[in-house]
Amino acid sequence: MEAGLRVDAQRNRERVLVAARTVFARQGLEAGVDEIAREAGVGVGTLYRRFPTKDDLILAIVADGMAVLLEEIRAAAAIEDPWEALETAMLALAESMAADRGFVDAVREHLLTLPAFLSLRDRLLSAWEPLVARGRAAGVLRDGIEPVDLLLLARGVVRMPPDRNDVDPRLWRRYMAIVLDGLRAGGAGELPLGPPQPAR
Amino acid sequence: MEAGLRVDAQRNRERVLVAARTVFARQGLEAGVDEIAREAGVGVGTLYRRFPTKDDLILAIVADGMAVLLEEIRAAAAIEDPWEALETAMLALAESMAADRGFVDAVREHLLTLPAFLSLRDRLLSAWEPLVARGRAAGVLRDGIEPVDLLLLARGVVRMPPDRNDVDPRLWRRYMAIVLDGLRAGGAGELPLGPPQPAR
DNA sequence: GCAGCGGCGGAACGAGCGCTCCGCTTTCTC
DNA sequence: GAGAAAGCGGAGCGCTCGTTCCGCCGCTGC
Repeated sequence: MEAGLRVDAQRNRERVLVAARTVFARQGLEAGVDEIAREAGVGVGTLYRRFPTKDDLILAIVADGMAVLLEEIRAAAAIEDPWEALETAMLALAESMAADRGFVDAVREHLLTLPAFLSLRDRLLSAWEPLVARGRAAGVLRDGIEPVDLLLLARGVVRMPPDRNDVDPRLWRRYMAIVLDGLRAGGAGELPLGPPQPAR
Repeated sequence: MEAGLRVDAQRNRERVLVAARTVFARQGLEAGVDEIAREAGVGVGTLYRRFPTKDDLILAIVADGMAVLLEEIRAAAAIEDPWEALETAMLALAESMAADRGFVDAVREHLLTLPAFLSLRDRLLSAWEPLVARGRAAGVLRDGIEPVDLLLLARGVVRMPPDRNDVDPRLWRRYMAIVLDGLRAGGAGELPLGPPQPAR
């Protein structure tokens, strides 16, 4: 809801957002701007008046999805068992990427590199803090794991299955199970290297 | 060494291969054909006479790299301890992808989808068979793991770190340690779903 | 109901890609 | 050494993108 817009402009803005959400989810961020405009039933000019750059549009969409995801992570943090809380949050993060190809792309290409997306990334990492702290305190989470590690692990897991149509879209769960086992504190030795530094 | 070529053509063919290896390793498969030709000191026409398609060039390069990798995996298979053998092979696979961005791209976009690369993929998966069988028999490898799972896991792990210049290029080892622990047989439960079917 | 301005659509532009084409050069054969 | 054949370079084609531009349309406020 942007104030001061004519009613038709307001309506078109909304249509573009809906269309972008659909198309990005289906095809990832490489989807063409023309296709989004077609899906929205508007011209590309209209789209560009509201979102001067494709990245601006992506930011709007990703910010929306992020709000939902943050809520899920906060809900997971309310679970009593520290490990179950972590597991639930990891599955929510992975699920939101698996269900939305645009979100996966955004994590690698935008969240992790573009300054404009910095605050989104920070909010996501902050949401993980209490979960990680609690898991560490309870001795269920492997030593040395930081929120950013979980973000990178989840993204990597979601992208593991080949993206062919004949592959079960839930296959990432197979690999998530392996990673989650590897994340549990146990006989495992110390991890090599530290977590990556945040982008400047 | 292609027979029946004029000596200058032979020399240029070799130069193109060397240049392609360098450029693909540095920039991944999205690197432009023009850049390879420039690096090789030839025109694009020359390149295209020898390799009618960019994919033909990629195939030649990847086949070379694959030969080296297969040798390393076979060497790992000779290690007595079954788990150490698996671990060594996984590290070799990941290392060859980490050192060569073109190789990572090839695994996802070509090895796993294009029919022309089918025999390369089959050879890679076959090389894993004895390692996996031995690990299973010895009870050190988690139940249900297939060679293709290891390929997908290794590729996913290599791509986990953000690809920024200020990130330690060995960071993938951090995540590989987690995955390897998850792959060990242990108290862990059964994996959900089966391995993906091969591309038709 | 009308003036005027915000909004509209989509043709077109420029950059980047894989790839082709063709006039010229180099090598090979005898 | 000369003729033929093979090879060469790189301008340019056709395509796909993100983005811009501009003549027309239709809300809005009076």
